[in-house]
Amino acid sequence: MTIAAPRTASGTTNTHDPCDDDCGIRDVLDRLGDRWSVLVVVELTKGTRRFHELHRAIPGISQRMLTLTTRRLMRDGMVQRTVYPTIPPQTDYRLTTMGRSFSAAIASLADWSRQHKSAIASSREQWDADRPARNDL
Amino acid sequence: MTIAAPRTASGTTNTHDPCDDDCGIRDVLDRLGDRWSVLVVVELTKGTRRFHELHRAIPGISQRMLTLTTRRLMRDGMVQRTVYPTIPPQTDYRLTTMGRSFSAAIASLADWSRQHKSAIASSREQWDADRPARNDL
DNA sequence: CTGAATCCCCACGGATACTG
DNA sequence: CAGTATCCGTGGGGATTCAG
Repeated sequence: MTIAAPRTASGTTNTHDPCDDDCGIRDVLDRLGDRWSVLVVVELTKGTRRFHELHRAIPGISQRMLTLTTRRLMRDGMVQRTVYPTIPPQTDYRLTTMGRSFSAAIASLADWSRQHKSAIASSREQWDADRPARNDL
Repeated sequence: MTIAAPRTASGTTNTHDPCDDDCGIRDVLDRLGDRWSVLVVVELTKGTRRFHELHRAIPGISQRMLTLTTRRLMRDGMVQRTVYPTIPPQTDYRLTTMGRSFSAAIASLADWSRQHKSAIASSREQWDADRPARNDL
């Protein structure tokens, strides 16, 4: 997502530091935000994967985005890359200790998601049925 | 984010259904993905809030995005809105039961985020220091 | 005070072609 | 195999204005 720092420096003088609420969460949210990071992490939870293995395991991801996603996860210290200078080349991706810790954190969220999937879906249906004409959100 | 369903129907016949991994998580990820949903939910965890209270509590959010975010959260059944037809008008936002459940789920993620904030930051510094010329990711 | 409507920028990300 | 480079469409979201 690449959230630029709050630009206007909050004109209304806030009594409590907003950083108490969101600061720090941003770092994680920026990873969850893009389309692929979580999927890559989940796939790597199953074990070490090569580039094309990740590519096959994650339907729809382009080579470009797989490269960008792994790079960003490496930068955040979630993923470790090992290159074997063979011919043809081989590179292994695996979760770091922090990466596994992160995957555990999102696993609970995934559980919640599965448990409430139908409830969310029905809530949306209800909403959409009640206002068919509106094209907001 | 509005993730379109996996388009190519996985040309390479995958042995295991990719939907086992991501399906269902998407619904939640689409909420976490945007810049503001989580912040709004976290703020509402503290209690019922009026529109301008949310606006002040969440630095940087525009009126437009606050409206869109609350609407989407309402559609997902996370937030309930109460309008008092006074003059000037007053509207209260509060979490539903599912909304509170959701906030509990992301609370653990927020904890993880705070605990690893410095580790992530230092990892990024390390990365950026090692390759100053690269402008990827 | 609580929005709705409009304009518009730009970052995310897909498609494609090229390289070691 | 494992990327890199380039072009380009789409939509998320900021700024601003109008309305009840």
